[in-house]
Amino acid sequence: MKNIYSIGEFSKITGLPVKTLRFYHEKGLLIPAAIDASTGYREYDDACVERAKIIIALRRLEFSLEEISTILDEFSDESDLISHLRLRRQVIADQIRRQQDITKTIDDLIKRETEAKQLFESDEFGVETKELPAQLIAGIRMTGRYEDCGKAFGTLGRKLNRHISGKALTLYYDGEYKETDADFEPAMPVKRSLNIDGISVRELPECQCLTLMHKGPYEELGRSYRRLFGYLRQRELKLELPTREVYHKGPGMIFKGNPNNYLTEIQFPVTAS
Amino acid sequence: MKNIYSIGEFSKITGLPVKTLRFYHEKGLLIPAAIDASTGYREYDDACVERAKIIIALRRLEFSLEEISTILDEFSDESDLISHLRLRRQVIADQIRRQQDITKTIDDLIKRETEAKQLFESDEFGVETKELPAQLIAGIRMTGRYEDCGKAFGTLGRKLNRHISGKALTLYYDGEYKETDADFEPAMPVKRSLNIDGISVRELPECQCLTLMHKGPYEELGRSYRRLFGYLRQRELKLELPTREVYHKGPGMIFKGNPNNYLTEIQFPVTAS
DNA sequence: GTTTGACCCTCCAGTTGCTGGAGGCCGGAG
DNA sequence: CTCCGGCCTCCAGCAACTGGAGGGTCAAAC
Repeated sequence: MKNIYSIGEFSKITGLPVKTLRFYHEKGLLIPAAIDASTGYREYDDACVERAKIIIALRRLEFSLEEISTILDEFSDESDLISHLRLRRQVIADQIRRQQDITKTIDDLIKRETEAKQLFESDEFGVETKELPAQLIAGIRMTGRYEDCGKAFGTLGRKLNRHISGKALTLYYDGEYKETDADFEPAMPVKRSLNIDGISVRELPECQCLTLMHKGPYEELGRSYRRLFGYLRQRELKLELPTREVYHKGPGMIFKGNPNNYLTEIQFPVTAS
Repeated sequence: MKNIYSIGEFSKITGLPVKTLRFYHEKGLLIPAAIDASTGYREYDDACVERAKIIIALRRLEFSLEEISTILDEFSDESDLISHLRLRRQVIADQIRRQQDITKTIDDLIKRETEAKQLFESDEFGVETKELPAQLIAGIRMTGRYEDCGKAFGTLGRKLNRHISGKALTLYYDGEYKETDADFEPAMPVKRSLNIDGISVRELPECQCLTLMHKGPYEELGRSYRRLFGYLRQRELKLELPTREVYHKGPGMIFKGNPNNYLTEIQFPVTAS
């Protein structure tokens, strides 16, 4: 007994939309058993059902129609397509890796923003004393103008990429403000020690320090520095270089953002004098 | 000082191909600063470079051009697009899950085929004695014809899906061959106990058994069964029901394959009589 | 006998994010 | 004078469909 099905019936059997069946016919992937000469109606049979099942199974593995065509032309057993499967597996593994990278980047962005928002909404900031833990960092020490650190952070971001484990910071080796010959080091916290050209990776020792959160554009950092120096003199503490700036919120990976919302933590390592 | 760049220069600066820049212009995503009225040449400036950088960053996160358009229209800080990021994250997480499913399926297929191939290439098979470990299975007991077990395996595959942990098997509760009223149970090994309508999940106890690997189509199983029964009589062992058939290679998820290559292991639980 | 409604046909356009090519303009170098 | 490089526009095509227009076919109801 030979069953024949109209395209609508066949669609219900296979679960493939009618449009798709016509498309597969046009592509030569799934050709009806016959075509009624007078009406032009497609007629499918049970062999087509089998073929459709194979197509569906391979489509679920996200093979392209082209690949499915060759597979159907050349093979009749699963052991024949092991190499195809391996290839496919590889491609999908790559996609997964790429997407995991994206997920991580997005998570970092979200985390950074929510943390910054919380900080921002907390009360006004004052000078505080903090015990900073030791921290592994990767930095690029340079002399020149402060504006150049943007490029350095770009380099660090590109080269360290997935190894970054915290917020960007800059170390300042001068005890004072310098316009042109400043000695400073843009840096990123990292998880593991790395060996990368032009980047120094080392541990920042733990230390006692004064910190002050600065809210607003970098041009106004002077005000916060003055507050810290005042505090320092009052308590008769001794400043240890380098000082640090930690960027809780600054120009982001995507937008420059509004400088009035920037949040920068200034850290002054100190010892009793 | 206002820099202006031709499309070629701009392409080098941003890394976006000229064609793409023209396309983005057409889409209204990245409109040149000016267009020379006489030549029609596009002229880009530094603001365009900034915008292009944002576009590139968002493209890396696989936002669609449409989404990027709205983001650029509406936002100027990363904290504004947190909801967009969350959405995107969700979408990507779904994709990853789907792809991991595919990877698993492919791995299973490859493993199954390579194992079957090894088995197949080993020497001729004889009756062996084996200690079968206890095994958790999910089965559908039924009476009828043997051919109906195909459907049952389909159901099992769909409903158990990712819980399946081994090769399909059938339990036979009759001590003899029956055409129509056979009492048997298609089943799948599973990892954990499950509660699914119409499927019985339970542990098959460990047992001592005779096994014989049958190579070829199911129609010829009788030959192997006779061998086993002969062995049984010779050793004066007692057969315990149900007997089992384990399908090392049969009609696959994709192809029916060649029945001459089918591999079926027949297992006869026995006790000393 | 006709009309209704379901079903089928073909052909064309649109989706996304580009890529490639044809055909043509313009300015400078050999 | 021709060639090359850079720019322009417009059209086609990729993958895998989806949607719609416009029209023929079939079975049953009125």
